[in-house]
Amino acid sequence: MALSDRPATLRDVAAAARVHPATASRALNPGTRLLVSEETARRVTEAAERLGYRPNPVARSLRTRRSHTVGVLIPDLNNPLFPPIVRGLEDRLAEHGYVALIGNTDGDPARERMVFDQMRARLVDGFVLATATLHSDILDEATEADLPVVLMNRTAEGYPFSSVSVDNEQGVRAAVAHLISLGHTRIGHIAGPQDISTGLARLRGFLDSMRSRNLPVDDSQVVYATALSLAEGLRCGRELLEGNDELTAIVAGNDMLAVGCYGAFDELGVRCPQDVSIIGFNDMPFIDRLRPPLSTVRFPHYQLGTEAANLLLERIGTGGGPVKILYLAPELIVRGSTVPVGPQVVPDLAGEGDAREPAAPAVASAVPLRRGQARHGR
Amino acid sequence: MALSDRPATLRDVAAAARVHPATASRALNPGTRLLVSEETARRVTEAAERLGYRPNPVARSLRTRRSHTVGVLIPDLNNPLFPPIVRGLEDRLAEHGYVALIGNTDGDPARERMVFDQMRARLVDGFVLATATLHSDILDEATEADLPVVLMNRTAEGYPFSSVSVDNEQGVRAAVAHLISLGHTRIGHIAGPQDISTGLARLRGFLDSMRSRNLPVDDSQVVYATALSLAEGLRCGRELLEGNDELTAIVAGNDMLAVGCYGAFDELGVRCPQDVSIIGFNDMPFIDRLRPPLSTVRFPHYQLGTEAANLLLERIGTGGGPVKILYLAPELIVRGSTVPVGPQVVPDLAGEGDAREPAAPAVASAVPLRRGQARHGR
DNA sequence: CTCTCTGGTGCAAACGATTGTGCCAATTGC
DNA sequence: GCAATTGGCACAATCGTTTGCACCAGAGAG
Repeated sequence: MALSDRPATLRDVAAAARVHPATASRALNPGTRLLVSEETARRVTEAAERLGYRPNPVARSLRTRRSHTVGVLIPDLNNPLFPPIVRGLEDRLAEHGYVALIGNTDGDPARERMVFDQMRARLVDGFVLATATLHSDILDEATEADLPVVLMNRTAEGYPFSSVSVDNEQGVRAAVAHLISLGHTRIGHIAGPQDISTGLARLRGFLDSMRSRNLPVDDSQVVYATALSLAEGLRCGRELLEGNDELTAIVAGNDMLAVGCYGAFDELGVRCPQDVSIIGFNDMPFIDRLRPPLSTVRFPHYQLGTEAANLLLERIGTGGGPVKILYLAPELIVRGSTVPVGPQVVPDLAGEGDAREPAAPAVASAVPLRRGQARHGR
Repeated sequence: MALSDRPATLRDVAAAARVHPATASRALNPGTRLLVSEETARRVTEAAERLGYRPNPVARSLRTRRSHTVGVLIPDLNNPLFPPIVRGLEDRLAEHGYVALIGNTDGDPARERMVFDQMRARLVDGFVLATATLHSDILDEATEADLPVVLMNRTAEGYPFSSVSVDNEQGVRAAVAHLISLGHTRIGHIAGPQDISTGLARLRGFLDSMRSRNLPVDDSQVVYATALSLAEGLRCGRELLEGNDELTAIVAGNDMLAVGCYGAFDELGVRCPQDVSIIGFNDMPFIDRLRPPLSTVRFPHYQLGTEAANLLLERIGTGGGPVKILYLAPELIVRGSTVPVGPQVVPDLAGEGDAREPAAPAVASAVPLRRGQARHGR
């Protein structure tokens, strides 16, 4: 290991192996290794090793116009849902020598635009967008420029992008079915923003389920959040409860909205779950330790990330290929926030005390909705 | 706005303005603008505008050996503490045209090394390390190479790096004082890893406070976590409670450990806070909604990020200057997890009012006590 | 009227890699 | 034994910028 001020360059390696830099380059690159003789390849590799040569990614990017970097846009990194997803993404990408540039946009289109442009300028090889709205100029632009893009968690019909997300309608149907099985009939919904696929699909799932059970839904039973935030959850929860005396259960558009809703319960002196049951969506980390532990719809976070990575790698690799729409199956997680309707004693809820029950609050019953995991393709 | 397949390059701008590319470069760069005449500068700027010219950061990096990029190493992105910090960091950096590369290391030195090298290869202009251990070869290397580095949340004495962190000892002293004021005397501590400044300082704060109140601390009262994780919190909580019948309060090394400890409470049938009070450290998001809401020590997360950014920008800008050690003041946040010692009614837990027995743990530990758990490093 | 400055530009060489093209030998085929 | 093929390598251009240096015109000084 020779020491020098400046890191070894390809010329250095070439010189050490007494070949031309071009030859050294070919010898070192897997794709072109077969263009040089066995013997020189060995000599070059050995020299590179000895000098501790590390190719300069910047120079390489400049020449090849690819960076082995992908841009990942996250709507809200403060939402604990995303870290595990990102982790899956990074792990999978790393296996293929890619690194992820994380950018959070706070749901702000201007900010998203900025980050997106920044990343394009840095020659990212593709994008994973968890920020997609149903129509967005970023998607238009990406389509036109034929950028490799994968949508994650959210979808956007009409764009030629692969996507991986949860079967939202199915998840919400399971949630509603669960509440109905507990005797609830007056069920409200805090809908996520309707320009986001998850907001739309979950609302649709809610309305479908109710309708198919012949449970009427009037306007006061659905309020629309403008963002998937605690603050909006608080506001919508307040509105829903104040406009609707008889509500006994709430389906929230996601966990953040549900948690926000907890605040509304506190404010209005509504006890959860005795007075009102609530169920969320996402099963984000720590949600099982809330007061009360939130019933919710789970999907495999980490895998969402790895699958998104897979789809993007496919796209980057082949350039073409079929557009794949991948759904992961949701799973209903029943915890303490949903109980049978009507006057009742809730023995265990109150009790941090009831620890003799074998099932600690953190342990939930998992009801699988679908067989087998989602699969690629088709 | 001229449309072409490929984005406008500096040559294009130069051609459009009928000057040499070099001149165009000078005209466009604030630092060298005064080298060209007013008139040409205007012409070039106008042409650049018209062509929608965006300088290619890759090419620029190659030439200037700086990337306007900083590497940020986070020990665990799943910890909700970090997103707000990172956000502060990014916001402040963005104001100065820098972007942050986030890398999470999972507390794994190998992974940290990998990410670090990757980032160096990409010519980041500096590092913000939230992963520092008291001695690490990465810090050694950064020192030797004279890299601009700022330590965030953690410190490491003996290295010439600026840092911003919390006054951990003061925070823990406040926590202990709070517990003592509630009548607790048998107080345990779940110590963070002792090769990390926070673990060490908080333990020191704990021991100091106890000692200064003439409260003896024997070995069974302190257990050592090997990581700041839920799993370790669970394990240590279990060990602490099993080895110590009379414990009435726990000071956890951070919030994650405290939450893990909640799991141990459930397992062992210990009620919190009736039987045992617990206090954490960090006041991470959502911790106020746990069951029970966790008392903890808060510090301003976002500001930790912005201050780290400030320090790094200083360092990058001037290259030299004094090394600054910045502490943010902690603040005690009292919530539901800490109550006065002894038999008591916890009012809002209806139906459990008769639970006043001071915690005779169902399981009497026959397991001999073990002193400090294995520690990292040295 | 010549000489010396000095703004203002152009020229060309970097930065560190990849890659199309062409040359030289050695091998093969007849 | 000679022509055609081909494997292996070197040459040089290129990616898009920045920057040291040289050059040139005009201004001011003597």
